[in-house]
Amino acid sequence: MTADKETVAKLRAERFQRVRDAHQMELAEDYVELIAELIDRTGEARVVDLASYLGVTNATVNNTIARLQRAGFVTSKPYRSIFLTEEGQALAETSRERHELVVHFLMALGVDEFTAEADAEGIEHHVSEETLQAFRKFMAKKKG
Amino acid sequence: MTADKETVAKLRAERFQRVRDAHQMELAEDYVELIAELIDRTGEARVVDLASYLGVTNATVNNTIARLQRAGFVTSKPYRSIFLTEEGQALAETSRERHELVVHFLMALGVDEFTAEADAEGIEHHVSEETLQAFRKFMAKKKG
DNA sequence: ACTGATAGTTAGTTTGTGCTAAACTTGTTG
DNA sequence: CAACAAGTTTAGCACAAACTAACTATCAGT
Ligand SMILES: [Mn+2]
Ligand SMILES: [Mn+2]
Ligand SMILES: [Mn+2]
Ligand SMILES: [Mn+2]
Repeated sequence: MTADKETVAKLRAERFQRVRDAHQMELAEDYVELIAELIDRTGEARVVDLASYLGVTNATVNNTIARLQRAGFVTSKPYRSIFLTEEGQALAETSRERHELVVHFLMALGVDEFTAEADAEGIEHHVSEETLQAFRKFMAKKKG
Repeated sequence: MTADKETVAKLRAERFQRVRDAHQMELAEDYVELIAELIDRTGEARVVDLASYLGVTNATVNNTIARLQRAGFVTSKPYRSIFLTEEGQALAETSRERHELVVHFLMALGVDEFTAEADAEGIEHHVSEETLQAFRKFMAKKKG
């Protein structure tokens, strides 16, 4: 009853495809999350600030913002600061929540805050809803 | 004593840079891990098999193998199957161990095997040694 | 030994993500 | 109000990772 080779391969291939898809969304998620944070904290999201927080050049931010605008997550007009669309705000909000959850989970496991923040920045894009639920359950049990 | 804006930005930027670096290594890790597995199970690693397990075309595998050869992880000769260098074998081994650890950890947390395997495929590339240690500790406590 | 099926390669394209350098706006301030 | 600094945009480059389509090599079975 062990599945044949083709079926095994197809299953594996779907996993890799899912990771590639997650990477497609990854930049969008980190950008909108950061844009929301900057607007919240300073009133506006500027290209220079995004660039310095992301560790890339202004030109790179510009390119990416253009793509995110095409994708419907942000709006921007020449020489003006950047805003989130409804869709962008929704994505920012769920990304922020998931980010925090991953950080808190890692810290509950005993990882120090600095490392938790660093690892979460990558991990957050690859956790399914089921795994997030397991994270929540662990933290609830710990506290309770 | 709250750090100034530039310092905060620099810290954040380093985190994002680390994620970008991890993504650079990601394909290499998944490829050598799979090549090692195929050699182990079937005696050789062929382009078609890699392609079907990864869910990409033969042409894509070919390109990537060329790049991995340039990077020193594999050797390949035209129309012959693919081999790992010493360095490639070492990377395959550490990648395999880390992959398994992440899967087992997620399952120990209560995530089902299917989801654990799927999530691990992405997560594995973003866990620091410290976080892996926390995973090990959790599993030891659970068992003990 | 041929030949057809299977496997591998090559060429050319697309998209994403980064870079530098140069040009251009905007807004402040002397 | 003119000059300057700060910020933004554009142009042009490079590389990785995917694709399709066309070509070439290998190897088993007749
Ligand atoms: Mn995040
Ligand atoms: Mn992130
Ligand atoms: Mn990733
Ligand atoms: Mn992986």
